[in-house]
Amino acid sequence: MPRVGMEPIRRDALVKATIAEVGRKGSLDVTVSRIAARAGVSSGLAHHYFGGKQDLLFEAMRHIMRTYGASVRAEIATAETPHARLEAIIRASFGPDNFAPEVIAAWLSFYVHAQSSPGARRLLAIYQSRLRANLTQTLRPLAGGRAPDLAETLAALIDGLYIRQALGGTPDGAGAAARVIGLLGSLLAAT
Amino acid sequence: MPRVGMEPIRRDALVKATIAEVGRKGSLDVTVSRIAARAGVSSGLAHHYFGGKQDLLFEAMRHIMRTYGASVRAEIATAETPHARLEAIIRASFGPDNFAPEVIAAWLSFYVHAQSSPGARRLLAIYQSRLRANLTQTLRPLAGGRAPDLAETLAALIDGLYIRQALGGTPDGAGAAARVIGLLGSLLAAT
DNA sequence: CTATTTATTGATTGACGAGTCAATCAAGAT
DNA sequence: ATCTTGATTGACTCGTCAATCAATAAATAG
Repeated sequence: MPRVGMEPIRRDALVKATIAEVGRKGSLDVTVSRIAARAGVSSGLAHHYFGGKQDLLFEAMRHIMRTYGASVRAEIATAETPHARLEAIIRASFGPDNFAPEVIAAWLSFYVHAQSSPGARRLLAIYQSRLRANLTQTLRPLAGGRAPDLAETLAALIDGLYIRQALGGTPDGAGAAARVIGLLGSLLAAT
Repeated sequence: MPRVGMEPIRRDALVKATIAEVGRKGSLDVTVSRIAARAGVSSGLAHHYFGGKQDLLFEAMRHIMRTYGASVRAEIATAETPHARLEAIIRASFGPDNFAPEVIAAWLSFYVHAQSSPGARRLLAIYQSRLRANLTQTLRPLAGGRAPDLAETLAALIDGLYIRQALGGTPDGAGAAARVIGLLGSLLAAT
């Protein structure tokens, strides 16, 4: 029983179903039919709206990235000092929207996919640069010339905690954030 | 022209070809035929010696892990003090045998695969525990009760540098090792 | 009241790839 | 000389899936 104006609803449902399926399986090796079934539609419709599996996967990746970006912006908005701003970025990175098992597993799958897909690689690069710039800029008043180096270390630690969480059980976002913040303290204390 | 006693040679060639193919593609989505071709044999022979694709992939993963373990042991053997031992572990992690583009990409693919394959997960868990135990034990005389926590941070940073390198170009093992060692210094300096 | 557009399905096609198998060939063994 | 065992190939089978397509149905436009 076709209703007009379904496109945005279907697209959204399919993107979310893609993240869920990829996240549960921990691999991009999921069938369009399964994704469509989870979204409550037929496989044909998924192709109708997205063109092909690659496009659907790409949109799902974009959705994860956009959600992450939004989290960071939301947290940063409430921070006044540079130190608070750093903590905001870190807390956002491990907030419940991003640091959830399915999302982590999907993120990792897309990350690996970026090795062989130029589009995915570009998308990832954009968000990595943005994070680096954010961290560097905020670290500048606190660490001066060491800012770029510290930013790199923080970013690597965040990625490391993500990839480790992908194999672990229930995520401990607060613990992970505390670890990065603690490290930040040590790094700023050192000359 | 069949020669007797080929099994170990073929097995080794196939395992190495698997790592190369997986590493180049950045994905486990490689055909047995391609792997076999790279090893200079037919696909049938790969099945003959390994049973199936899964087994071949597993052996390739095991090979990467074993190589890593051997590197660590070799580096540690030359270290006298706890601090030197820590540096040895870190240097081994970023040594040329392990921190090479194909190996990094293959490692990451296997890491992701461990999310859905119990066997791969077990294998990875073994090496992760071993690294953690190694780091903790060596950190104990330097950091006391903070040792387990610091070990976790170091391990996460190492993984983070690996995953980041998977997308980067030419690996800079020395730079990565210096970063971890520098971090270690800051962490030990802080109370 | 037609015509067009949008939504939707599921059957079908075509490609690809893992795994199997029978056949072949060379080395030792008896 | 014959037998057995290990090495090796490539054709074939079978299942899976992405993508296509024709058919259908509702909504809306003319």
